[in-house]
Formats: sequence, structure tokens, C-alpha cells
Amino acid sequence: MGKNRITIHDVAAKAGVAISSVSRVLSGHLDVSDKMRAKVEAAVAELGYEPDHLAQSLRKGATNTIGFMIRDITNPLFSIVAQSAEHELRKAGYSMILINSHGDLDAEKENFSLLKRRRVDGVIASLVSEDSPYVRNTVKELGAPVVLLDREVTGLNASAVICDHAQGVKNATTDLIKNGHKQIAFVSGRKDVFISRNRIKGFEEAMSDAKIKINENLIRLGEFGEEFSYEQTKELFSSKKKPTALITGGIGASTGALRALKELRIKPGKDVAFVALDEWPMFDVLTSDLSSVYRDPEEMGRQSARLILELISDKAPSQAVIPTTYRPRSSSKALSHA
Amino acid sequence: MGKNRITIHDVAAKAGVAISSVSRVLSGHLDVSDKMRAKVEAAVAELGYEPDHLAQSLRKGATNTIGFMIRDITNPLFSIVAQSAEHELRKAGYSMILINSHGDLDAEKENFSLLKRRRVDGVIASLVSEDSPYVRNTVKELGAPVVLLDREVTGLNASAVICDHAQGVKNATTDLIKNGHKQIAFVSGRKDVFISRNRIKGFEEAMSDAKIKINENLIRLGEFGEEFSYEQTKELFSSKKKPTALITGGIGASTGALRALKELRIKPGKDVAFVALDEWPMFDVLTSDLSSVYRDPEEMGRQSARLILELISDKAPSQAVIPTTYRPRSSSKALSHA
DNA sequence: GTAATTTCTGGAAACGATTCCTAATTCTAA
DNA sequence: TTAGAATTAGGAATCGTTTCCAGAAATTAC
Repeated sequence: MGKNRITIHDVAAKAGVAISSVSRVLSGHLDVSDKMRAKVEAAVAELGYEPDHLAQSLRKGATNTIGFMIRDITNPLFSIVAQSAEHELRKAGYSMILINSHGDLDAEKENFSLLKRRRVDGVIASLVSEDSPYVRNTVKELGAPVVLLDREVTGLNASAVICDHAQGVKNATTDLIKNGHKQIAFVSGRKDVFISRNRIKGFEEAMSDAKIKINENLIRLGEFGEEFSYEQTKELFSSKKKPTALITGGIGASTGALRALKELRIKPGKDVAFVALDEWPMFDVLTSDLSSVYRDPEEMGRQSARLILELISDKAPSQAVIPTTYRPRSSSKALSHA
Repeated sequence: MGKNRITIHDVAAKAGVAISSVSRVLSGHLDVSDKMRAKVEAAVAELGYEPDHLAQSLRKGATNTIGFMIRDITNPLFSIVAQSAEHELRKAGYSMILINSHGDLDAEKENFSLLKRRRVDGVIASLVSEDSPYVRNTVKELGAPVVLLDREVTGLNASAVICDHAQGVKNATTDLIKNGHKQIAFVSGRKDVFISRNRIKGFEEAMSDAKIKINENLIRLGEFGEEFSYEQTKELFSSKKKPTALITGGIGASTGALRALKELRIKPGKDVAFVALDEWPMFDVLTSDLSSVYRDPEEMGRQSARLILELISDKAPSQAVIPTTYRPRSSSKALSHA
């Protein structure tokens, strides 16, 4: 097959020089005569030589590869983050190894070990959890810099891209309140991760500012993903005292809630006010004018790429904050029939 | 930092044996005594040694890496294909390098060269085009096996995952006809790629079977992506003689069409019959009962992984055919007001 | 007990590059 | 003309493995 791989030896032989000279020419080293450069470049062109990235990596101790670890690349938000990060890294000469952890802690652990063996120069990761004690160890053992997506870093020598969920949620909640809502339900993922904590924070601030007491029964924080949200929504709207507004955190939660409402024949924006946190592709076309809290996934990708490249070039860890914006649409305005 | 990388030398020293013996134990070679195995394993455990994948690759000539080249990972269908392929490859000990070509031919060319330098063991690719003469060369030069997604292979030493779009489209068209539609518009991507040709083939067969003459003005094949479809749909429904049914090929095209219809205040499923080719996440929840032609993206991922692994182990190229199924919903039934 | 065979182990040569060190060449200055 | 400095080129070590080869040790056969 492709057995006839052309190496630096072949080039050296053809040009009648030493391999060290070939290497020097190719790496743009200064101490090389014009004659030498010409000879080598001719040989390279003639043979169509391309340096072997593998051998270079081994010798240089850098693979120019970044691991991108994610819970679920199927999440449209994260697929955009991944694409944007890849685009950015590529411009800097890096490739991206994509690796899924399916929201599973053991898989995640194994993934770190895999990336370590592959000697990636850095890792961008959306972790399953942030508080487990294993994170600190794993990241330390990795021996390569890490950028965390939407996770709070504590003591860890890592950078992070964090989103200011609180602000967007606060604005959304305030608007709901302004529209007369008091019984506002909030369905989102696990409370032990930053994103949920931060979202609920914005919610609580808005409620507190408006001096409305929060009905704890309407706060449902549990799992990411559709099923949890589906069940919670069904429960919420099957009870006697139904909420008049609903905020759902994350695409999975929004889907589950919309599915439940559909089955219950409750029209979001008509029978109940609705705000989705995070948008998905075709949001405006496909939803009937749903309000949302938006964050720019492309910017998240760009920032994560920037941060990991900075860490690789030995800069100090830092954080990038992505703003969120409340996008009011008609679904915020459903009349409260409280 | 992580300068203290533990190598096979360290293990050999600690165990008091030769490095070749360590290698033999670790690779499960037969000719090794129990005593030796025990000594080495103890040393490995104590030092926490993990073999360097890079060095292994260089020596063995295999990187256990597959390149996954795609036009746009943001396309929800393809992100599922990617995830599913990655999952499958991982089980076989392979990692996946993800690389976007943004639908650009030059980027694609460069991507192939990048993957070649990185010595991937194989490539799964959704190419921008299939007929350009460069494909044959590039793939040959790559020196690694290739699996093409939804592209017809000609003479090339490559496998392919192809979808039987024709069947699903034919069934959908036949159903539309049964519901009284004759003026059926068809908007999809470039005619020079398999997917469009195959889809239109199903359409033409159904029309021909029903002895309905096709109005060429209603067939709009041009670009993938939202804009083209948006413009074509606007045009189609601004003319005097409007189509009574619309089939859109691909997620981009469907989005564009839905956007156009929304602006024109034409309700799919009410004012016009509508069938979308390909579904997207939350399809059933978010669309108001749109008919579709479905293909299983996870199966596409699994099959592409299987095929590339087969090629790597020197099996002959082959094709996997993914069926498509027509999923009639209420949007097929809009009354024809022809 | 010796010879022939089988098991096991260590040494060294790859894999394909980079880079340090040294020596040869050219150039400058006295 | 020659000593010294500055360029330039080649040789060899190195990155961390695997694997071939040869030889030592252990086993078996006679």
C-alpha cells in the first residue's frame, strides 16, 4: 500500500547532504547557506516530502493536540462550542481529539488516562461533576493544562470559561414578575454543579428583589436530561396549584418540559409563561415565539481555545466570562391566572 | 510540571530487568516466565507506569487514530453520527480526530494532508463534493483507508455508508399524491452529489408511477444550507401558481423553508402539505406534527466505524446501506386547493 | 552424563524526526 | 601569512517504544 513513505533520510540522500541539514532548512533555522537551502528545497519538492508528525512529537515532546472532552456532543450547544474551538485551534496548528463521556464518571476518568497516554498538550473539558475529589487528582496527574467549561475552579491549576447565567436568569425572572407572575417553577439539572447553582442564584435574587417568597415546591433541581424534566413538569402541572410560569434550565430540560406540556395540552405562551435557558438551532423558526436566555456558544469555543493556548505557553490560569442575555418574546407574557 | 514522566526504562531499572522484558510482559507475549511477569507487574504498579502512545505508534506504524472529517459538525444529524462512531471506535481502541471543512474544498484538501502527516490509520469523511477529480488523488495519496458517508464511490478503493433516500422519498411522494397533490415542490442541495440525485430519483419514480408530469419549475436543486432554500421557497410561494405541497431535502433546507413560510404566514400542514427529509433533535416536540423521512444517524455512525475497522484489517471495501422510512404525520394531509 | 531441544532473557537496531556538539571551512584583521 | 572569529555542515545522541537476534539457562531424551 502506502509502504513507500518518504522520510527525511530520502530527502538527505537525494540532496546529498546530512539529515541534520535537511531538518535545519525545514525548521527555518538561520545557520544555513543559500546553496544548501536551495538543494534541500528542490529535493523536498521533487519527492513531495512531508515531515512525520509522530516523530516530531516524540522528539519535541509536544503533540500539538488538544483533547476535547464532553458529556454529550449531541447537545447542539456543545457541538457549536466544539466546532468553534476546533476552528480556532487549527489556526494555531493544533488538532482536536474528540472524546465523549456520556455523562458517566468512570468513562470520564478513563478518558483522562487515555488523553494522558496520548500526550495531548492540553484538555478542554466539560466535566460530569466538579466537586468529586477525584477531579483534582486526575487533572494533576494529567500533567497537561486544562480548561474547564462552565465549572468553578477551586485551587486547581486550571483556567475556565464560565457563563454568567445568573444575570440572564435574573432579568428573565424579573420580567415574568413584571408580567404578574408569582408562582414561577424552575426545572434544571444537578444542584452540585456551577451552572445550576448560578442559574438558581439569579432566580432567587430576582424573587428576593421583588419581595416574593419562593415556593420551594416549584424548584426542581435534579438531573440533566429530558426524562427528569419531563416527569417534574408533569407533576408540577398535575397538582392543584399549578405554576403560572416555567423556567427550564438547559436544552434537555426544555425539551422534556415542552414534551410534557404538549401531552397535557398546555400551550406555552398561552396557558403558561415559559422561558427556556439556552437556545438551540432553529430556535426562532421552530418554537412559537419562546422567550430565552441566550449565551453565545461560538464565543465559548473561541475563549476556551484561547485559554488553553495561553496555558500551553505558560501563562497563568485565568477565567473568561461569557455574558448571557435575556431575549423576551411573547411566551413571557402569558397572563397569570393566579 | 509533569517533567517526571515514567518510562519503560524506569520500570526496567526498578524491576532489575531489561526493557525488552518489560515490553514483553506488557504486550502479553508468551515467552516470559511467571517470576519475570510478577517482578515487572509489581514495578509497573508501584510506579504507576503507562506506556507512551506516541512512541508505540512510531514504532508499530499504527496510531490507532481515525480522522473524522465533516462539513459541519453543527448539523445535528452529523453530530450524532460522530458521537456514535466515536463510541464504537473507542471500544476497538481507537481515538477520533475531529476536523471540520466548513463545506470548503480547499480546507478539505488541506485536512487530508493534515491527517496524512498525523498518520491516521483511517478516515471517515463526509466530503464536500464527490465528483471532483481531486478526490481520487487525495484519497490515494492519503495512504490510509477511507469510508465515505453518503457518497457514491467510483473506482476508488474505499468503503461507503450510503442511505437509501430514494425509497423514503418515493413513499412520501406517493402519499402526497394519494392526498390529492399534484403540484409538489422539491427543494434540496447540489445536484452533483449522491444524496440529492438519490432523493430526486425517488420523487421522480413516484410521480412517474402516478403518471403525473413533473413541473420542472417546482424542482429547486442548488445549495445545501438555509439561504438557498429560504429564497427558493419565497419565490415558489410568491408566484401565481403556488405549489400545494413541499418537500425539503436536508435540515438546512427544511429550516430555510420553514422560515420563509413563517414570514409568508403560510402554515405547513394547513395551507400547504409539507414533508421534511431528515429529522432533527426534538423533532416531534417542536414541529407541529410535520411528516418526515427518517434515517438512523446512530446506525450510520456504527456502520462507518465497522467499515473503517474492516478496511484497516485488510478486508475488501464494501458498502453499508441505511434504509430510510417515511413517517407520515398530519402535515402530509393539507388539502390541495388546486 | 552428554547432546539436543526448548524456554527465557538481554542487547541492539529500528521507527523518523530534532538538536547538541564538534570540526571544517570561510572570512576578517593584524 | 597566520591567528582568531564567525559560519556552516555533519555525526551522533535522543525521544520511548517494539522486535529481531543471539546466547544463557533449563529441560528433555538417550
